[in-house]
Amino acid sequence: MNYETLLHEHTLKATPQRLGILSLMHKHGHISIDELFEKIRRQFNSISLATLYKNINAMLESRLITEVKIPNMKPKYEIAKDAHAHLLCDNCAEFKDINLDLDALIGMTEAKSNYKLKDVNLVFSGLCENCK
Amino acid sequence: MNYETLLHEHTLKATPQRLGILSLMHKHGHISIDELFEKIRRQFNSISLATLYKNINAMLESRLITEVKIPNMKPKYEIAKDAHAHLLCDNCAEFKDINLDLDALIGMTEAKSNYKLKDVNLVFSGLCENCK
DNA sequence: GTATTTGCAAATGATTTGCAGTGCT
DNA sequence: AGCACTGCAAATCATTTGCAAATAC
Repeated sequence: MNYETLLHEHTLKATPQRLGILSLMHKHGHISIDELFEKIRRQFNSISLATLYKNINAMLESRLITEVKIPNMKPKYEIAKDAHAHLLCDNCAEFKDINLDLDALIGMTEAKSNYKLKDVNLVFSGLCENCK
Repeated sequence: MNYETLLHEHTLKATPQRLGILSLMHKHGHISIDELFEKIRRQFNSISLATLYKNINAMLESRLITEVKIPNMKPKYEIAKDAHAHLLCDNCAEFKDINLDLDALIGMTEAKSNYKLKDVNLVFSGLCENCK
C-alpha cells in the first residue's frame, strides 16, 4: 500500500510522522494511542503526543482511518476498510478482525428499524481458542 | 421494578442516590454520565460527580448495569438485560434499542472463530426514520 | 456497631489548544 | 511562497483518590 498517495487522496500532506503512523497501523491491524505513541517514538523520538492526537483526528475526519470502540478498553484505530466485526479475548486481550456478512445484517436491521444505516461498530467478547 | 431489591441482589447498599440513578437509567433507557449528573442533581443537589462515578463503577463491577460504547460519543449506561443491539441516528442523535436475534449471530460467530463468546457490543449508525 | 457510602478537595490522567518555527508541495 | 504541520508548554476536560462525616443494615 502506498501511504503517500493515500494521504493525498484524503487531502492530507504526507509527512514522515504520518507515514510512520499509517505503517504501524497497517502492521498491527488495530492500535491504541498509547501503543502507537510508544512505537512511533522509536522512529521519531521528538514526536509529541499532541502531534499524534492531531494526526489521528485529522485522519479520522477525512475518514482515512476509523476508531473502534471496545468495552473496558481505550479505543483502537485502523485504516478504513469495509465494514467488519471484531473479536476480543477477555483473558489474553487478543483483538482481531472477523469477516461476517455484515451487509446482510445491516439489510435485516434496516428492514426492521426503518433506519438508513451507514456503519456498524461490532465487537464480540469472550475467550479465544487458546484461553477457553 | 424494585431497585432496592435489585441493589441488594448485587451486594450493594440501597442509598437514595443509587435509587435515583437507577430510576433515571430506567426512565431514559440509556444515559451518559453528564446527562445523569445534570438530572440527578435536581433530586440531590449536593451529590458530587465523584459519588456518581463511584456508583457507576460499583454497579458496573457487580454487573447490575452495562456500559455501551458508541462511535463519536461518550459511553452510555443502561440497566443490564439480555444482549441486544443499538441504533444511533447521526443526524438527531436518537439512540435506541433494537431486538435482533443476537444469539444466532453469536452462534454463527463462535462457529466461525472458535471463540467461546460471552457478550456483544453492537451499534448501528445512520439516519433514523425522520432524518433520512 | 461496623462497614460502606457520601461529598469535598486535591491528584491524576487524557486530550486539546496556542503559538513560533519548520517542512511539504 | 504559502499554507499545513510539528513540537513544546499550558490549558482544559474527565476520572480517580484520600479522608472525615454521615448512613445503611
